[in-house]
Amino acid sequence: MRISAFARAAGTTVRTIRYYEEVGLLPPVGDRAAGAHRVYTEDDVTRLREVLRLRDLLGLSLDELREMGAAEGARVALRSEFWEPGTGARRRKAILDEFEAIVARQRALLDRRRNQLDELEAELADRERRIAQRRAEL
Amino acid sequence: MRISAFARAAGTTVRTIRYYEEVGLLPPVGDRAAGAHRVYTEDDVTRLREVLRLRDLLGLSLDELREMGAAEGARVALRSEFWEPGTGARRRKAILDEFEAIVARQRALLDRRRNQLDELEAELADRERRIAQRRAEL
DNA sequence: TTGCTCCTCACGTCACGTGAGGTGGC
DNA sequence: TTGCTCCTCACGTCACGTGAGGTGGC
Repeated sequence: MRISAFARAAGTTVRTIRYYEEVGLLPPVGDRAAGAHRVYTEDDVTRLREVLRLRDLLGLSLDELREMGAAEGARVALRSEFWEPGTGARRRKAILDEFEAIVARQRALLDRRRNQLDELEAELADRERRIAQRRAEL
Repeated sequence: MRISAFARAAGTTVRTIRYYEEVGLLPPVGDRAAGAHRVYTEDDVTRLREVLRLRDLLGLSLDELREMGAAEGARVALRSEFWEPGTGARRRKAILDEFEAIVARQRALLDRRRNQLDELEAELADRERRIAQRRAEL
């Protein structure tokens, strides 16, 4: 699929995709002749949606997303290294540890976010209650 | 309290406060001589924290926050109009309707956000499960 | 061949960050 | 009087938006 279909499928803009590639958050589309069209797969959609979700829901900057290992280059590289026949059990375990640490950090941020949402919800409920009370007083 | 204490109390920066005043999201501090210090109250802290929370948790732009009626000038003006003795019951009801509509919009955004967090959590749980499985296979 | 989509600059914008240089209050 | 905090420009930055002008594939 080409870039505009890719952007629509992932729920973002063409410009954002080119920008993410420029700053290294998305890997450059493999061996593309200068000026040639970028081509993407369904897997790319899944991965980009994931990155966008972390950005929007956890409020992470692009730098933080890169540190998080959300950078697709790094993730894909680790994943394929894991599956290479030459990779020993010790190295495989280290890779799993790294993935697990990333998931744990994301979960910690998510839990904080959820608590903040709970607080906001409590306040909205409180406001609704006060409005209803004023209304009853009229 | 002065601006740096205000910024600390509200959980933001001095620059952000001055910027919000500049773009009209915070009301200019009343009758301040050119170059004089800005002075804030505890109530200002409460209101600014609220604005920051909507910005961070719901991902609203400053324009959207203004439209939301989160702009402190508009909110405070409506609230004091409500309590003025000269305000009739019909007008009071209209003000309550407006506040209620704002709360309803915020709740709708909050619910969407919570659903998205649930989706993200499900995916994190799934990833943890897959990592545990790979680990067991080693 | 003709649209349509893509490409690369490159400048604009939003929401601030970060000094530069100067003034005000305990 | 001396620090410390505040003030106002004003330029920098991050994460894109938005054309300008040109090329590529069905």
